[in-house]
Amino acid sequence: MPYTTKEIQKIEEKWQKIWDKKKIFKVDVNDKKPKYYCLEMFPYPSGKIHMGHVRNYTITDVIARFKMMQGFNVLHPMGYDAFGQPAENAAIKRKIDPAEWTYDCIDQMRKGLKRMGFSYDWDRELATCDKDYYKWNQWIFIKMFERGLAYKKTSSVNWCPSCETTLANEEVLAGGCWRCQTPVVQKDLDQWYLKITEYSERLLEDLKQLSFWPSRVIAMQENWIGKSMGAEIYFRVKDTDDPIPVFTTRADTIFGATYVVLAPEHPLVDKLIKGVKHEEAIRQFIQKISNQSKSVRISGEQKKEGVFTGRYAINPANNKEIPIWIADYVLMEYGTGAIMAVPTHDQRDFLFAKEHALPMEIVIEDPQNLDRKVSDMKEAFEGEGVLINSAQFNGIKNIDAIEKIGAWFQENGNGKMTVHWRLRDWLISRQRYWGTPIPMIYCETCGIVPVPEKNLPVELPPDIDITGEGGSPLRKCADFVNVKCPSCGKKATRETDTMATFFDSSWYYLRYCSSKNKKEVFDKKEAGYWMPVDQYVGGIEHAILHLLYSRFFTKFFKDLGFVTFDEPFVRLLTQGMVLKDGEVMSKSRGNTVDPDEVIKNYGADALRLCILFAAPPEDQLEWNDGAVDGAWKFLNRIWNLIEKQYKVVNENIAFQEFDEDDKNLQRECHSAIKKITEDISSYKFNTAISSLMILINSVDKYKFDKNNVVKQSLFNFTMRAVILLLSPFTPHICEELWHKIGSKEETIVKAAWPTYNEVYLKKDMAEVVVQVNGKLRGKFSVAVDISEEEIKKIALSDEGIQKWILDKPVKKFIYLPGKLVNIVV
RNA sequence: GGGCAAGUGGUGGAAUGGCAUACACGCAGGACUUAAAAUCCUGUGGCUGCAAGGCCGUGAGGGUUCGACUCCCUCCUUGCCCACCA
Repeated sequence: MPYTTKEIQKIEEKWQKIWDKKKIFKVDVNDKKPKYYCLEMFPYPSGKIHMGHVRNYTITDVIARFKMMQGFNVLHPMGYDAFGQPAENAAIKRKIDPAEWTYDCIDQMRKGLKRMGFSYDWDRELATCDKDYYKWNQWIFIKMFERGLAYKKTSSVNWCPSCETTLANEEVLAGGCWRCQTPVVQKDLDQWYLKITEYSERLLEDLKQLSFWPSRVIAMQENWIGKSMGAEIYFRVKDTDDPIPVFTTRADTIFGATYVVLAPEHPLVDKLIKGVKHEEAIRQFIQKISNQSKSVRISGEQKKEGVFTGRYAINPANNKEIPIWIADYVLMEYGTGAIMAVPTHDQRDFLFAKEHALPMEIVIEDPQNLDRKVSDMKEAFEGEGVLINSAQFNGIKNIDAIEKIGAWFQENGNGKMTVHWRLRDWLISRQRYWGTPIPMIYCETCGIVPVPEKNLPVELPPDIDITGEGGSPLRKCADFVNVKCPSCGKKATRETDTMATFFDSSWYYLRYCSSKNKKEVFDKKEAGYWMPVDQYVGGIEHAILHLLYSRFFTKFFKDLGFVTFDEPFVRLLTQGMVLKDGEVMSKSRGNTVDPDEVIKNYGADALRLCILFAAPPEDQLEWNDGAVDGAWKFLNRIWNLIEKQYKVVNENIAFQEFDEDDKNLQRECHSAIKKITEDISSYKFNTAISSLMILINSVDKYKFDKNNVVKQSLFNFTMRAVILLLSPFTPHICEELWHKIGSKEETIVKAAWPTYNEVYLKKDMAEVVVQVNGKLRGKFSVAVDISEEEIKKIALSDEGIQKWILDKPVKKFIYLPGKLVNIVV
């Protein structure tokens, strides 16, 4: 029976059915085995699986199967991140129910995943749009509400007046709505937030525990959390004495602060400008800025604009009067919404001061340019130096002055040392239908009342008319909106916004531990056994949001007493993207390759092998059709070797009867076992596969003799190892061959991973490379345990080497046993 | 502007500071075949040479070392992330 396209389909589908029917990958808590939780980021079900999924899930599957064969109790679950906008868009466009559309997509997706032969425990499958799942979203939300971690606040957000909805910054394109191009405005809205900032310190500190995460993900999270140590200094408004706290990381430059700038939204602005000469013009300026969308304002491209308020502040360092300005480059969301401007030592302030002819004073001496004058400056001096024009702090190094001046202010009450975070609270309200309803009720007498636990879930009403015209679709559904207040029984209304879908995906890995649990968010005991996740695999695009939110949720569950650990994911592997013709494969670019087509022609095994062999998992992968062909050829060679040469024999291999050729093959087999085990453990799948290819090349060259029992059994031994070693990569063909050669286990996954014997790795002879002055000049085959003296004699007397040494004296002789000689002359 | 990666044959990519280019793709030649496909074998960094061989060669330049793709410094290029962040 040849390994043809038709046969491949038959074999692969046969084993997929058997694995499914016998529930080979179903696992339960088992204290007798070490556990291993292997997880991939669950997909958004938008239709068929694509190459990105194939790559992500193949990597994870290799790890899972490898660990299974090594005797671990492996949890490897799959589910769907099923709420979200695409379902709603499909509903608008095609007039179908988002639920129907989503469950259709899930069916397609499941089919695709099963056709790849992934080792999932399908009994744990979940979809976040199942009410059994989102019920617990609501439960978690209420727990957070009870602890003050979920709260409502009015804040300025991007708003599309035509669609009547809030937009994320990413949804604003060139100042307009991504859907209708209407200019986006800022609007104050009352929205639900999660107080992730309460966990800033822990989220930052615990990054230190994540020594098996890629350093760049750690760096991105650090940046995002953005802890900055500095000082808050109180400037005061002249005459009224109103304080203007400013945040600065450069307290050392305080004596050079020659003006103060407030954000246009700063609460003090209104009071300050009341009655000043140009009040109307200033108000117009503020109006103009506030009409700009955040993304335009933050772009940093445009020129910095500002106006003078006509008022002055007192610099607490030297009691000088300095003007107060309003400018668009100061943001209310960061720091205190006000800055002290030091144009001589901050480039942004410098440009602004030049533009508006504001005063400057040099307070740090540039060691390269001691007598610099303000009039000579072409740009701010941001380097290190010694303080000048700074009263009692003159002569101190500026880096030391940061702390000293901060302490001085702390003492005299003009400021304090403080920490600022870049991390903002998380806005989770969405004016959408296809998401988890926020389980809150508004009552005129009782205020905001959470839905009692016994009434959860608050179900999404079906048959809602989704028009896409904006606003929460749920608010048009009277049956949904009107309720009795759970507290006083009077008429009340429900919250009609739904949760951002990142909420759903922040804890699904905990739910997998007991995904069918009806009583609790998850079973503490089962989560205690399986968690934390030992290996998480997914795209780098989730480096910040999803991973940060999941870490936040885990810490919250720890505080609730549900888990005992701080971090959910011990190891993280971020797989690279799949490219075609140098660009990321994507539907919008139209450069996708359909995995189904490849499977149809070559099978899932060849696809898996080719994608693993083409590049290390973290690197980008350039898709190449020819590579699948190569993978298939390799599998075919193995198939043919077994078909033609494998024959069961009873005799055990007797080492004494081995000739040199046998010993070589045995050594190569054991060294391949060693190398492949090490490579898979460190996720170097491409080199693991190349080692298998090298071993097969050796088997091809091996002087096989079907009438020689010793050679037959050595061949058998080697091929058994090959099948086992290859099985995590290409499980179907290996399962088939494993049974073809008469193995007893019901599945190869239950066979033990092969081990090597150190004894067989040893060589008698070694090839030693000889260099003269670091250049390769010869090679010798010598006994491995040859002494330095002996090799020196051999090397120096060799003619080929001699001609490079001649009569020059040997200055140094370096010998790496069994490897290399370097003669320095 | 800040941070993090990465730069090696025609291509994807290998190399605990020790033989640069493993393995594979592609290409060329050969065997088998009436022929083709498939399969198998051989060759395949550049320059030079009939050959043996020699010289050069891992983005550029410097340094450390007996020895550098690998470590250090400077620069260039590309990719990703963050950013009017005070």
